[in-house]
This record gives sequence, C-alpha cells and structure tokens, in this order.
Amino acid sequence: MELSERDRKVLEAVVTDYIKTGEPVGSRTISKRYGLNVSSATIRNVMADLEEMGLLLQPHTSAGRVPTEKGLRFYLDSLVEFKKLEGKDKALIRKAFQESASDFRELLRRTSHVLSRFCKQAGVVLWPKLAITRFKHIEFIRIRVRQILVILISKSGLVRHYTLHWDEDISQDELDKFSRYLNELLEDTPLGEIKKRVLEEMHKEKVLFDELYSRALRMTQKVFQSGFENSDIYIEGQINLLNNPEFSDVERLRRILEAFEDKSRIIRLLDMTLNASEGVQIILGPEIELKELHEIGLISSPYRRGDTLLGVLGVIGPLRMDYSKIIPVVEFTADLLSELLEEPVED
Amino acid sequence: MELSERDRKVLEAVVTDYIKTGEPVGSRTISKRYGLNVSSATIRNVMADLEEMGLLLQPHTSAGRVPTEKGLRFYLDSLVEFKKLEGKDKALIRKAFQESASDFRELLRRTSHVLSRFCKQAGVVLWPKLAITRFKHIEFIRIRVRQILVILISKSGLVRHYTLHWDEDISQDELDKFSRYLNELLEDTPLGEIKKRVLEEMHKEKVLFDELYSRALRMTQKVFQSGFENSDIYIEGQINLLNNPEFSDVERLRRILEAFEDKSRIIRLLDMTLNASEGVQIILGPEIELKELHEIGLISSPYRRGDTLLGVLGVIGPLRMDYSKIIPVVEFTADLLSELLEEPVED
DNA sequence: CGCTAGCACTCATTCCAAATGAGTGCTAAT
DNA sequence: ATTAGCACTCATTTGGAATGAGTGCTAGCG
Repeated sequence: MELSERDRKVLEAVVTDYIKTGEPVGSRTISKRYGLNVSSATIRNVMADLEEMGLLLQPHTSAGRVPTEKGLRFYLDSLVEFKKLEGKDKALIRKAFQESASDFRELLRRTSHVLSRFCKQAGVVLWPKLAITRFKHIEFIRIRVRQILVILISKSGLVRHYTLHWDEDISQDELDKFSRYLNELLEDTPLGEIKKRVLEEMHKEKVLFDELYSRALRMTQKVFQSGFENSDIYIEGQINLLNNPEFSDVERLRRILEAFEDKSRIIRLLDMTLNASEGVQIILGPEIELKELHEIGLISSPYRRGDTLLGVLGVIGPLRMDYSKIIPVVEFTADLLSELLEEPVED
Repeated sequence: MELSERDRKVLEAVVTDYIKTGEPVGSRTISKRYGLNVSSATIRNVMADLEEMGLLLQPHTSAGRVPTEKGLRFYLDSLVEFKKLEGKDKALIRKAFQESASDFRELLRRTSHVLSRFCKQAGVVLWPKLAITRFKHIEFIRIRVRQILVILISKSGLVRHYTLHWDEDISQDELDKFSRYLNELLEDTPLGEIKKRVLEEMHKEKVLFDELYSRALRMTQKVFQSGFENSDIYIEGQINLLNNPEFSDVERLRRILEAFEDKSRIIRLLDMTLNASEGVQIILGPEIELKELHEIGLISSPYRRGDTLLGVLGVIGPLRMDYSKIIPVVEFTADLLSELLEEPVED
C-alpha cells in the first residue's frame, strides 16, 4: 500500500473532518477547506482510490466518505498531528490535582475525573496490581466466631481487606501473635512472591513443629489464594458519552453501558495495554474480540512509580473522537501522575 | 376531597393501566377492561371530576388521562394493592444472597444487585453511618515521612482508612504505642461519641503531662474531624433505567444519570428516609426540592441489625413503575438483609 | 336522576408523494 | 494529469391528507 503525498493529505482531511462533524465528508468540502489546491473532481478520484484500498467507505451511493477502521488506524499510526497542550491547559490539569489530598485512592479517583473532564469522554484508571507492590503490614481482627477480618497494607499505602471464614475459632490474642510473626517474616516481600515465600517457610523446621506458626502460615496461604487477587478500576464521566451523537441512539448506548457495568471486561482490556508497551497506546474496538466494545476506542498510557509500572490510565470514547487533543492529554496526565507518585527522596 | 367507591376504582384503574403501558388511558379501555360495568361515557364523567380534583390530567385535548403526582400519591397512600411475593420469588432472592460470602461489603453490593435485578430498575444501598457502630480497632501505619495511614475498624467489621498528614514525623514504634493506648481506651465506644470521649480524656491529669498520650489523642481528634465522616452508597443496574420508555429520550436520561454521578445528592435523599420512619417509604421526585431528581421515584426501606437502624436500601426508577410489585420486594429484601446481619447469638 | 348511545369535534400520529440537495461517477475538453 | 460539466442516486425534508384514539355534550331511557 503506497500512498502518495496527496493521498495522505486527502485521507487526513477526511478523517479530520469526520472527527469534527461526525458526518460523511464530500469532495467539495475537502477541496475548499483543506487547501489542497485541486478541484473536487480530482479529490473524488483520489477518494475512489482510497476506497479501493479499504481506507474509506461510502455509507451509500451519493453520500460522502467515512474512514474505515483501517483508515483510522492508518491515520493514527502515521498521520495524526498532535495539538500541543497549551501551558494554560497544563496548569489547569495540575491545579485539578492539587485540590486533592495525596491519599492514594483519592489521587486515582481524581485522575479519572480529570481525564473525563478534559477529554469530554469517560476517564478510566486501573489500580495497581497488588502483586507488584511490597508487603508492609498485615492485621487480623476477630469479628465474630470463626470470622476474621484480614487487612493488608502495601508499602505504598494501598489497603485491602477481606473477611475470612476459618473452620475453628481463634482468639484475638492468638491472632495478634499471627500478625506479629508475619509482619516480621514478610517485611518488604513483593506481594507477588508471598505465596512462594510462605511455602518455603512452611518447610522450615522451627515451623513444622510449632502449631502457632504453621497455623498462621496456613491462614496466610488461604488469604492470598482467594482474597486479594482482583484489580479494580475507576471509571468516571460516563455521561460525557451521551454528548457524542453516535451514542444518542439508546440501543447503542445500552450496549456500551452494559460493557461498563461489568467492570471485569474493561479491566481485561486495560490489562492488555499494561503489558504491551511503553507510552500512549490506542486500541480500536473492532480490533479486539470483545464484541460489546465494538464501537469504542481506548487511548491509554501506563503510569509508574520510579521504574515499576503500576497501572494504566486512559480515556474511553467512541471511535470518532478528537485523538489529536486527547492523546497529548493522556500522555501528560500519565506523566503528571507518575511524578506525583514519585517517592520523596527523604524517605 | 371525598371520593365515592366508584371514583376510587376509576382512579385505581387509570393508575394501574398507566403504569403498565405508559400511555394516557382512555375511557373505553377502562370500561372494557376493569370490570366496572358502566359505559365509557360514565367513566368520562368520572374522569372529568377526578381531573377537576387535580388527580388526573390530560396531556392535550382528545388524549386519555394520566395520573398527576397528586393522583399517584393518593393511589400509593390508599389504593395500591400489593402483589404478594410468591414463594418462588422469595426463594430466588434468598438464593441470590447465598452465593455471596458474608463479607459485609460484598453483602451490600449484592443487595443492590438483587434489587436492581428483581425490580428491573436501579438498586441502591446506603452504607451504615460509621457513627452508629462501635469502635473495635484503630491502627496507624507510617507510609512515609509525615504521612500516616489510619485504619479504623468497627465492631461489625466495617473498615475505613484514610491518609493523614501530620506536621512532624513519628516513628512506627511510637505509632504502635498510640494504637495500643487508643485501642484500650476506646474499646466498644460508639463511634459517634469518640470526639467527646477524646476530649474528656484530654483533660485527665495523667494525659496532660504525658507527651505520648496527648499526641495520640490530638491525632485521633484530627482523624475524626476530617477523615471518616462521609457515607457511601452502592448503585447498581442503572442500565435498567434505559428500558423505561420515559428515559429513551437522551436529554432526560442525561439529567437522571447526572444526578447519579454525584452520589452525594442521592445520599442526602436516602438519609432523609433513614430518619423519617419505619417500613417502606416512597418518595416521588416532584415532592422534594432536588430538581435533578424531578422525574424519578424512590422506594426505600431501612435495614437493621437487631434494634439499631443501620442504613437504607431501595429502588430508584421513573415515577411510573410497578409499585405493587416493587414495594413487596423492597420490604422483603430489607427484612432478609436484616436477618442476615443479625448477630449470631453465640458471639 | 343517574346512565348511556350517539355524534361532532380535536389533535397527535401516520402516511405518502413530491421537492430538495448533497454528493457521486463519468466524459470530454484543456 | 486535471477539471468543468452533467446526469444520476438516494437520504432527508416537507406538507397536506388520512387515520384514529379520545373527548365533551346532548338527548333519550329506565
């Protein structure tokens, strides 16, 4: 597929105009408004070529052209020109963050909020996987007979808790001993390695013959098997999607919102982009197999603390959205969040 | 306002039919389908009377009648006949609960889910106010310089946490002393009374001259001032609202969803019903001053543990919803949840 | 006097055919 | 290679007629 300079210009014009208006765009519009200095007839010929290549498509004879998914992808990969984020906007985003206390949760929620507000679409943030953070503290609280509240705190201040049902009753005193033992044993262990670490420990002599230790370890094992696996996300600004004319059809809208209702699907989607690569990524609905998400696009970027990737943030909207503006916003926000999460040196 | 038996029957018929179809209902429909054994002309006369009283209303000449808010209220207060919940349905609801582990959060989330599924509207559950539960445990974890993670656990197993910024750095050792002291001091105190309790303690002699104690208390004071106030809710099944033809208009839908986006408004609404009275309550949008909620109705009931009201659960939908079915479901679910929360005697 | 059959009237909705206009593909001329 | 010109397509708009659900009113009946 070789495109001449002019072909590319026309494709870009079509995509740009389509993104702006949402309507099929005709040859006359392009020749008049996009400064190619050729007549509409010429544009028509070019457009016919592009259609043959599968980059454009006519909803019906005698309508203008609309980019296909392939056309969009081409545009994104090699044509899109980012609008530079103005200092003013940067300042605004910065300011939106300053309002929030630096509680971790609050920070992430804020992030999804900022994204949704600045991009006028749904903003989404994937929580860090517990597995990548390090152990700080564990606490067992006896809530009632055979029911134990387990609280796990990671070094970075993430808190998870979970109610454990145990088949014999254990006194709070004994549970306190559990915590003391485990807090020492597991100090600073990456949470992903806890299971391994516990297994190792279980085979040590001092544990094999000590009822308390081995109980504590068995409990830990159970906790990490079931309780703390799942990630979570924040989605905010779903209403913004209503502004997109493509979703003013209730049936379509329902399909989208249904996909959002079951967060696990979005989580899987974001997970994909987490492991994939650096920097801003764009996923177009039709490119993936999840058919509920057929009509949406995702612009995402990982955020990090220091060298470790923590999670992903991004913007979800219709396929037709203002990529040239949103991409820089997502990129900037990811950088900013990473910066805010940076461990203060003094620690 | 005196209504004859026949008037009431007609009103009931109009409301019932309107709830079923969503269309203005005409005199002929009523005379044929609701067994009043009078002709449509008679019904017309009655309807004209009801309209004069402000219970019905004609969207335009030559349309059928629609109940006004006043009419709806009258229907709810004295006409509605509940469909008894079939044993089958009860069993289904019970079963839906059994799938969930008895983690408190999980239970409440489940509840909102069940409500939304069985009523085909949005289900909502208001978390217990912390203030009404009792103190179980507090823990301070030093996350980094001058940043302390505070974790509060109530007797019933609710967990709240919150990052505190303190103006001097405190070692983990000292923080541990704080917790030990406070855990003993505050054992079983109702959380609503903590501030008072702390103030009292601050004036005791042993505290006045002990730097550690007084610091711990000051910290507690700050924590309870800012951190743990706000309630939370679960809302699920918002998509169900899309099924209601009255919300297929995108503009209306947006107004509703906007109200949901900012949860605090719904919280206030639910709060109102918490303190108001016993049993199932119904709030019609137009009756309250929150104008974003003008077009919705709320059917709610408090849930409890033993004798203390914990929170509220309910169903949010359009004004036109199937009250005769939803009311029993809400009632039953509230009872069931209360039952599930009942403290086991052995504890 | 309450009820009802009948009729004229209203008005939102549906239907349909004609008009509109945006946009195309093709051809012939430059 | 480009473009002006033209015939053609087809979704959308427009407006007037037909439809039909429902009403209010009147006159007659038991």
